[in-house]
Amino acid sequence: MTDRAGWQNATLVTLLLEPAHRMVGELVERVAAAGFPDIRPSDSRVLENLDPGGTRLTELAARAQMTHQSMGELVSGLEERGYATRIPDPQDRRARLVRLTPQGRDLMHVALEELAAIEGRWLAHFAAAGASDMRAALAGALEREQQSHPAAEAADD
Amino acid sequence: MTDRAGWQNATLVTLLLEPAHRMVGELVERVAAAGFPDIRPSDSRVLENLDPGGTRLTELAARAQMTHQSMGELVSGLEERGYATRIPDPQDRRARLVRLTPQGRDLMHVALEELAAIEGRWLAHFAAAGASDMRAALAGALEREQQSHPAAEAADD
DNA sequence: TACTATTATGCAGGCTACCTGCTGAATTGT
DNA sequence: ACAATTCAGCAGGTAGCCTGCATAATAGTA
Repeated sequence: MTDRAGWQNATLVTLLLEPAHRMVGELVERVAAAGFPDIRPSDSRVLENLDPGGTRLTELAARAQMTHQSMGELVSGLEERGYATRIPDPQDRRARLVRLTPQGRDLMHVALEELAAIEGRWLAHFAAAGASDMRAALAGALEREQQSHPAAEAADD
Repeated sequence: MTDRAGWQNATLVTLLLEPAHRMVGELVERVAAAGFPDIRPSDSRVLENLDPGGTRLTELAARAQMTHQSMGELVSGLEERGYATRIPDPQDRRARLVRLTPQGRDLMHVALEELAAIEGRWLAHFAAAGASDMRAALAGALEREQQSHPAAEAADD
């Protein structure tokens, strides 16, 4: 119907976004099927930056490259659904540590397994299409970009 | 600050999204600097699917994989800012054709040039990092995925 | 003991980019 | 001529971000 020959004439941006969206969509589906139907794509912004012992909100926000306010909302969401808690930080009474609950750890276990399966399938697709190590290609390109283009981004250091 | 070694340990999804977001951000910046400060990322959802002679809303929506209502909003936005118009479709009085105005064509000219420059730089990064033809790798992987995973998506057969 | 600057968090409100549900007009097929 | 379909648009809602402002704890200085 779309009359376009395929993905050949799409922009590079679209070609990058499309696999990402499909992977996220499938992960959410699989995690829901495994007993966690209330998990949303944005939850990964928290989960993938959490340290085992707990992490401060501002640190989570910095890692995810977002404001602490937005990260606070995401954490509150996970908290309401029983996947995370905020405990006082013994090192600094201003701060709190965001930690997984037992239910949150169960979720992480399932999510990491499903993600590995999905990533594995796509990595094979990429390899078959000429990119033998897509992860290295993407990570390498990002590093080259940061060196050649000190541009934009966080003015944190 | 983020204490992570780099992009090595990020998920494949993040590695795909990060270059895409940077490319989009830079394109919007460059287009703004070239005299079009009111262009937003979502405008590309319309522009990249417009045929030279004009295109129907439902066709635009199908190509962009969104609802016609949402596409209608995007087109209205471009219309208000003077980049597009809706003219009656001579073939079908129910329909209208979305077309670029002269200002819209100026925008497209600039945007395509800037996009080519940005994509070129990234394609070089990817090649240097081991993916000699990233576009082919991404397009090929998407095709393989569609064959192996008839899954989800449009029921348009 | 203040006093100041900094850091950590949270609340209020706003914006973009999508969505579903519904209505109405024009077209097509019988 | 009439039902089913297609095209477009309006109303209202949601997710995921944002900025601005307020509050509490800490660290440094005097």
